[in-house]
Amino acid sequence: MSSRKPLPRDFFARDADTVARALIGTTLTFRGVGGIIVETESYDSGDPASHAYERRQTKRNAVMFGAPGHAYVYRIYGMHWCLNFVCRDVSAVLIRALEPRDGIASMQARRGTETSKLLCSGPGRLCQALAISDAQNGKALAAPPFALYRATDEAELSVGPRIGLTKAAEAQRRFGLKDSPFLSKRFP
DNA sequence: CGATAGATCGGCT
DNA sequence: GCCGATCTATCGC
Repeated sequence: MSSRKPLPRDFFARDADTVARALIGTTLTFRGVGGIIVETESYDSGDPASHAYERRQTKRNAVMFGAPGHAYVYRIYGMHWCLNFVCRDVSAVLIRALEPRDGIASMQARRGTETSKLLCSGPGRLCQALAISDAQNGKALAAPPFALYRATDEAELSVGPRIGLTKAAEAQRRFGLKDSPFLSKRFP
């Protein structure tokens, strides 16, 4: 779409909470397939739930210690991928759900369903729909095959506890586009 | 609906 | 060895 505008250069050079909020309503595509980000979660080095808690560096989380604006992709539960955007100071934002917009037929083929709600509503689902895997770990978000575009309107946000955590389960660091039918779960 | 079990394996202690 | 930033199928109300 010609009206789509790229994100500002330093969009990701901020703390993860700020970026996680700002991402709601932006458009993400990978090889032209994607949609509007409707759900995110933030993780930083002071957070027991973060892979980089207390800045403890391992082989897996190395990308989080690099420059903001890159993809951090890891495998979870032995079978799914999760896509994160690296932010400043060893933090990251987990992309949890999209509203499908571009390349829907590709998503349907990869996910094995035509039900739009089941294409990108959940971090594992959206990685499968966009064909994102560890091959993308460490890749720049500002360059193809990734593309990110500004939100067209100010998004109304829902805020709540993150999903699926045992550590820091109370922290209010999950953000969603209010009342979107494409959230992975409802907000309490 | 909500709750629960099972799949499946790399990373870390 | 244990466990996880998940998903699906299946059970029960």
